[in-house]
Amino acid sequence: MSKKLVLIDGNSIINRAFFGIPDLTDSRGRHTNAIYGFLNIMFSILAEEEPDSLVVAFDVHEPTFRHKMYEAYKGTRRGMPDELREQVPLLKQLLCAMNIKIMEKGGLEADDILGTLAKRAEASGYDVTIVSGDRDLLQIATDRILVRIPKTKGGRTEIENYHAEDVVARYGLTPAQIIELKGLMGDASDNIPGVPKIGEKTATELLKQYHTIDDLKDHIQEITKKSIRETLTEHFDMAVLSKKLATIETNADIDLDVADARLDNIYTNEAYILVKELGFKNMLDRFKGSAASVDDTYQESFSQADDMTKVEAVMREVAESDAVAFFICEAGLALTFSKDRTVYIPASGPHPLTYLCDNFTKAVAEGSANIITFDLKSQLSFLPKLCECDPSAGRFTDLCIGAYLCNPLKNDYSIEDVANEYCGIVIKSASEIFGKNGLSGSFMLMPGEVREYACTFSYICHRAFDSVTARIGSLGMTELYRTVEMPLISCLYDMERLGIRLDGTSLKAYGETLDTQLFELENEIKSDAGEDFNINSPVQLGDILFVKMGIPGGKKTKKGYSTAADVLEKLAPEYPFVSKILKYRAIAKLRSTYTDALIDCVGADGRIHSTFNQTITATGRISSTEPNLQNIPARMEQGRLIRKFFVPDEGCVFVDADYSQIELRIMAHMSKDPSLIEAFNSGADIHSITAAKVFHVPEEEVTPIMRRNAKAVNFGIIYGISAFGLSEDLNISRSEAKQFIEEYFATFPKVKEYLDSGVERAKKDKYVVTEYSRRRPLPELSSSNFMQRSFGERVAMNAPIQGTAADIMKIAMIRVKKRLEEEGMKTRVILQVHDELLAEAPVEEAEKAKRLLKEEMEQAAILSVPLIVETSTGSNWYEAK
DNA sequence: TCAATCACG
DNA sequence: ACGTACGTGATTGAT
Repeated sequence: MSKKLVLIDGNSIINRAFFGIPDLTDSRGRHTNAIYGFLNIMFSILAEEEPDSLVVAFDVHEPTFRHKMYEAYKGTRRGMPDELREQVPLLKQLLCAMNIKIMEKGGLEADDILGTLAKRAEASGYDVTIVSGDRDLLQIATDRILVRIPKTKGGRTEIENYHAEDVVARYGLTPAQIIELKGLMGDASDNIPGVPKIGEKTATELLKQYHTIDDLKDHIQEITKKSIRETLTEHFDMAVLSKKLATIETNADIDLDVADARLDNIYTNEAYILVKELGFKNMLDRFKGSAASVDDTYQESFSQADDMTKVEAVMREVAESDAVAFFICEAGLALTFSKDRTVYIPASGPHPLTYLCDNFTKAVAEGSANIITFDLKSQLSFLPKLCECDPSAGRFTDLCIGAYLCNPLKNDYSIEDVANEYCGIVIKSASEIFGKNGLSGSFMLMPGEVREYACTFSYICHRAFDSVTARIGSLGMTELYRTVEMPLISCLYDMERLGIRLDGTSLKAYGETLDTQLFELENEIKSDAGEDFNINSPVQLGDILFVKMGIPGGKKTKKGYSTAADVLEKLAPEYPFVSKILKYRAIAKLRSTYTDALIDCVGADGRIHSTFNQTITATGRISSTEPNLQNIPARMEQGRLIRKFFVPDEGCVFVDADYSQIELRIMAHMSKDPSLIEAFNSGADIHSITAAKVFHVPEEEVTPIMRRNAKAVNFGIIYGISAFGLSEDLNISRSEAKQFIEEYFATFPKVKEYLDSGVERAKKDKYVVTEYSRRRPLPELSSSNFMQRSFGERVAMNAPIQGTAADIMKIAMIRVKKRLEEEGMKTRVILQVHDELLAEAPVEEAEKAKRLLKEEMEQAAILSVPLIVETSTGSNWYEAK
């Protein structure tokens, strides 16, 4: 069998990948989508072709012979966007690490390298495959040179394959004639407006008849269609030039023996590390076999404490130490005291898990060591009293939260990423080691691996401590970290542990009434439609509405019609059918998300224990999952009823406290706009005052419509105003929206100044900060893409406001917890919904709790406008709001 | 696994 | 000319 060579057009494929793959960034914020796409294409080609040799060719950024031939050629090569340009060196680095031959040469384009190598290899008996997105390469195809053109269609890649005969079948032209075709179609005249173009169809027909451009010249008068004849006559030299430019050099001076491009070991350790850094988790498996030997000498410092004497000594060591990192799980406790000393204590025999938990907690309380771990809240389920020795959490370090503060844009935070980013060490993740079972599902089966994982975890925590702490400091977030984020962990842990009681029986009954309504609506809708279809399927529904029923105005979305509520609401007044859909949707939503699903979350104690995540949002808010208790219906009465089933414990009531207009107040404070500050000081309804000022009427004359518009503008300002967004929201024209905005800024000029200067500063810094120095990086502001850049500008306006509100709420939560403990009260905060706290209070404490919440929340920040908290009590969440 | 939708602030 | 409001999470259907 003959040998096989694969040649990849590096620039062309990375370009395809860049535009075909959605934006993707690694943990350092580097763009990686083009590299990812390139690798995917390369791996699938390698799997199919199983070549002996592989070469990837790149263009070099210096003039090629084509530039010398033709000045205007420069304009035909468009520069790459920055987000792509920065990926090229990374890709090359990775290919080098994989021992893949890269070819580039000044004065040549990748095409010429491919052409030359292909012909040369063919002559020495190779089968050759060329991979490129550029159809110019088709001219190289023979029966032994296959040209493969990947096309990304709707997310997945299809590859078109061309041997010489396939070119003939597809174009009716031989590969050599492809050059003639390009010539006639006039690549060179691309950017010369005066030159009319000949299309592919016409050019193909001409070539079928006359074979080449030269032959065509002799028969130019035979062409019947006048316009074509004239174009050709007049610009014939251009066609000749274009042909020359399109001709791929197959005899370039390249110093490479194909035998030197033999594929050998591409899955190297070095490549594994790079792929890991790039965050391509699903590709790691390929490299895994080689990963075992990656930098693991530190493991020699791990030891084990088995007998009681040793264990007791280790606990004393904790109490006497300056800094201890730890990791605890069902199987045991790992402790790191220095980079040379990591001790593992298995939970067994005389020192079972409870012993370890109790004695570690005690040792920590006795001493004054810095206690370091990663994701402290999850460790607290083993050590619920760990933080009690230091309520201000000054001694504790959570590297997960530290890493989040340093870069809040990541999708997740893991110990292996910290190891990589802060220590330059590659370690395996829990899922790589333990697979689907996870660590907690494997501690009986794989004790050795669990021990090693626990020690590595603890070791990395200790080793990363200094650099994470230093990074937080250099970004100016030490105080935020120490006084806000760390103490907050206990607040969130308490909310999770306490949970909220749900009257599941009553909610179930409510769910069943929804079922009845749903059943009736479903039947009506289907009979109106005249056919059975899935109302929950936007695709099917869109088809019924906008095709079958012929309702006009259907648009939006990449794939088909939009059936989103804002679209349907516009149609509802005219089409009762559409109203029914909306009704159905509302009820279906309640049914699927807020009845049975919620009941399934109730624990053995009759309460729902949500998870409050501190490292999710880009702005500093917390989020709630499994279930999400921050999006329980409130705006619509029918949904709001769900809140009646959230009830306090026996003998308790709910106390609800929420900030009034906290974001607008923060904006007033930060912008120092005197009119807005005065508006808040007057104490009246802010949207009405805004309306009065913006529309120049006395406050008594503000109509509900004026108030609604002003309210929408207020929201728009906070979101990073745009006329389009406001017009969509208010269903008005863009110019009207623009007028509203201009009026608003005329009324509150300092607000405009504040937003403008904020954006300007952000463009320089590439980040924004809150009043408490929380930082949000804004890589979007460097984007060459208008849309992404605009997004960055809106975020630059919104993030300091939303983020400052989040900071203040966090401070309030810490203050409230502290006060409740000082006062020896039993009242506990059990929910946070961004600007609202819900507390469960014994009936007799309710009034005191109300005052306490209001006081601590209002005093959490001193702004240049009053910070107002409204409180109420109730025997369920519905009543307490 | 992704896109569309909709619940909240 | 581009094509949009800011921040989340859960469910569903289509792939």
